Amino acid sequence: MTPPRRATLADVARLAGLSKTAVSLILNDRPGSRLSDEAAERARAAAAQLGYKPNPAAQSLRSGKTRTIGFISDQVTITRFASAMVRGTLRAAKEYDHTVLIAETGDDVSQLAAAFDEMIDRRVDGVIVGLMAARMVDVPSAPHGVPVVIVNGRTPDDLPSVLPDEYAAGRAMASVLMDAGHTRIGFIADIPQIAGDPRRSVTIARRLAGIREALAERGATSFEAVGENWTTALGFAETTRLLADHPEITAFIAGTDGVAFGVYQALSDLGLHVPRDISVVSFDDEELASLVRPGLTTARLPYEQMARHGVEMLLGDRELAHELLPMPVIARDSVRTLIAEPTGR
Amino acid sequence: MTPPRRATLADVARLAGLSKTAVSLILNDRPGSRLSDEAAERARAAAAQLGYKPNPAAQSLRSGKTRTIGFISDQVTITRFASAMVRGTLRAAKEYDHTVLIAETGDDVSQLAAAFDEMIDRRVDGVIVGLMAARMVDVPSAPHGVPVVIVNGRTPDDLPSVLPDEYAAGRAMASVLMDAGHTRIGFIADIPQIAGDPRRSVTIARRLAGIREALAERGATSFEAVGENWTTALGFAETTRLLADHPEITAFIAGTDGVAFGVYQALSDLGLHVPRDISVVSFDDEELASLVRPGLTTARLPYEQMARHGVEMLLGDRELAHELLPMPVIARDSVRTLIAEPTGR
DNA sequence: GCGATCTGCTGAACCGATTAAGCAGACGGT
DNA sequence: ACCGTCTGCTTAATCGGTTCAGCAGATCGC
Repeated sequence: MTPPRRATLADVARLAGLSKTAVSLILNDRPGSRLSDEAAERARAAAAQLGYKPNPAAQSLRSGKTRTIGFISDQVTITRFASAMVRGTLRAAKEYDHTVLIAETGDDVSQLAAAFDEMIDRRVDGVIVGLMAARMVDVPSAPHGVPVVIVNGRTPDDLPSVLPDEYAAGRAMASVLMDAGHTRIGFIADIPQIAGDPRRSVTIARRLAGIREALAERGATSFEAVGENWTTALGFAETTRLLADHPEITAFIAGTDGVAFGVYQALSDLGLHVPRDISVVSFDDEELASLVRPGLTTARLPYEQMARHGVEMLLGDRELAHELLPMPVIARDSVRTLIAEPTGR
Repeated sequence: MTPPRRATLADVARLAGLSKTAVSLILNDRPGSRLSDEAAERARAAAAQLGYKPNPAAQSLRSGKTRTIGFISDQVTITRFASAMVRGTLRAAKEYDHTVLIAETGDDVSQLAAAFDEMIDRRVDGVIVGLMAARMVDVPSAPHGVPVVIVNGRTPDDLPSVLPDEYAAGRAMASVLMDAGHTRIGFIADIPQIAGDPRRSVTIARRLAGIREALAERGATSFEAVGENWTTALGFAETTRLLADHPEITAFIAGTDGVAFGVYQALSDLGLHVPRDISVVSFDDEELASLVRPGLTTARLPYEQMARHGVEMLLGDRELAHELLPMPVIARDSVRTLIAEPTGR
C-alpha cells in the first residue's frame, strides 16, 4: 500500500485550497509572511495527509545548496580507522541535517583528484578529505564557496586541517611509564624514512619528539630500535634483539598497536609475562588493543572526533583553521607500577 | 583561480552560438538528432572550455532519477566487516555511475526505519540494507519503483536478499580438518539462544548444521562446547575445559575468529603450539585472523561480494531474488596434516 | 469621504536541465 | 512552378520547489 507517486507542493496546495506560495511559506515557517492560523492549519493537515516531503532536487536547483557533503579518504573502507572517521562524519553531518556522499580512493593521488572533482560535479556543499596516515597530500582546488577540510593530514597550500596532538601524546605515554616507576625503557621508534618525509607522515616526528623529550627531561634511559615499517614483525624482531642486548629493560614503548602486538608475541616466546615482567604501551588504540591479553594501554587516535571537528568547520560555527585534537590515554592492563625503584642493578 | 560560478548549459550554448537544445542533444549523443558535425564540434569545444558539467539537481528534477543509492546498516561504521560492505557497495555503484548515500543505525529498529524513510525522502533510486550479523529485520515499505535488497539478512516479508552459504562453509571447514587426518575434534559451537532465533541470526544454525553433518558423515568424534555469546573469552574458557576433559582432541573448530583467538590464548597458556600440537579453524576472516601467529585458516564471510551482488540486483541485470554466496576457505598456517592416523590412543 | 496603510493571499518568474513540437530552407519529383 | 520531404536547428513546456512583486479588501486617520 504505497502511493504510486509522491505528493508535490501543488498537490498539497490543491487539497488545502491554497496557493503553492502560501503552502511553501507556511511549511517553511517564514517569518514576516502573514498568513492566518487557520490557513496554516489546513496546509499542515494537507501535507501530513499526503505524506508530503519536498523534493530535494527541486530545492537544490533553486537554492544552489545540496545539503550534502563529500567524504573522501585514501583508504576509506579498508581499515578500522576509516570506520571511525566515517562514523564521526556521518553523525556530525546528521546534526546539521546534511547527508554524506562517500568516495573511495587508493593511495594513488590521481584517484583522489578524480574523486574530488566528482564530488564537486555533484555540487556538494563541502568536502572532507580524511587520511588514514597523517600525510601531506595534494587536493585540487575547489570552486569558490566550497569549503574543504583535511582530517588527519595536510596540504601544501595549507587548507584547513584537523590533526591529532601527537607531541602531547608522546609525552603522555612516556610519562605513564615513568610515573609507574620505569626508568629503563625500550623504544621501538624511529623510522627515518617516514618521520622525515611529510609525504609519508606529518605527525610521526612529533610523536617521537614528545617521547624523547619526556624521557630525557626525567632522566630515563632509553634503548631505541629503528625499523623500516611499523609492523608486527618489526615489534617481534626488535623486542627480541633489545632484550638480548639489554636485559635490564622493564618497559617498552611501541610505535603502534601493531608493533605492540609483535612485542607481546616476542615476550610470550621468551616466557615473559605482561605486565608482571615487562610493561608495554603504544599508540593508536586499534581494536586489537582491547582484544589482546592483557589489554594494551595506548594513546587513542581520535578519528571520530577529528572527523566531527572537520564537519563542524564545514557546516558549523567553527573557524576554518588548523586544529590539534588531544589523543586520550586508554589505560588497560599492560603497565605495572613498580613499588620501589632499586638503584643498583 | 577558480571560476566564481559553474557554467550552465545556457553558457555553453551562448559560447557555441547554438541553442540549449542543440547542445544538450550533442552532449548526450542522442541518436536521431541530426546536427551537423561542425555544430557538434563547436558545442563540445565550448563545453570543454567552460568546464561544463551538468547540474545533477536539474537532471534529477527532470528525470525523476537521482543516480544515487542508499546504504543502511545496523553497524555500518563500527566493525571491520562494515568496511567491506561499504567498499563493495561503493565500487559496484561506481561501475553503474551511481553514488552512495550512507546512513548509520544502531541495533534499534526504529532507527533503521527512520534512516530508511530519510533515504526515500532524498529520492534515492534504490536501497541496500546491510547487516553485520545475518539477522531478520523489519524494513518499512518503499514507494513503488524503489527496489530494496537486504545484504546479509532477511525480512519477514521476504524482500530480495543476499546471504552467505553458511551450510557449505560449515561442511568445508569440517572437511579441511578431516582431510588433514583429524578425527577427534573440539567444537565451540552451539548458541541455542541465537541459533534458534532468526531475529538474532538466520544463518548460524546452517553453519552448525553443515559442520555437524560433515563430521557425522565421516565418523569423526566431536566434543561440543556451548556458550552464550561467541567471544574471545568463551573460546579461552571452553578450550581449557574441553582439553582438560578430552586430551585426545587434535583440532578445534571455533565458531568465529574471535573465539579462535581465545582458543589460541588458551593453548598458549597450556604450552601447546598451533598447529604442531593442535590445529584450529574458524569462520569470518576478520583482520585478526591474518595477524595472529600462526595465521588462522578460516572461512571468509564475503561481505564485499555480497554487497556488490546487492548493488547489481538494484541497478544491473541481476534478478531481484534470494541468493547464497560461497564463503571461500582462506588457508593459512593453523592446520597440521597428520601423516598417519594412529588407531590406538 | 478619501487616501494611506495593513492584512492575507496569489501570480509568475526562476533555478538548469531534457524533450515534444515545429519552423525555415534546401532539394527532389513531376 | 508547386507540393512533399528531408535537414538542421529553435521555441517552449516541463520537472517541483522558492520568492519577488503585487492585488483585493479591511481598517485607520483626519
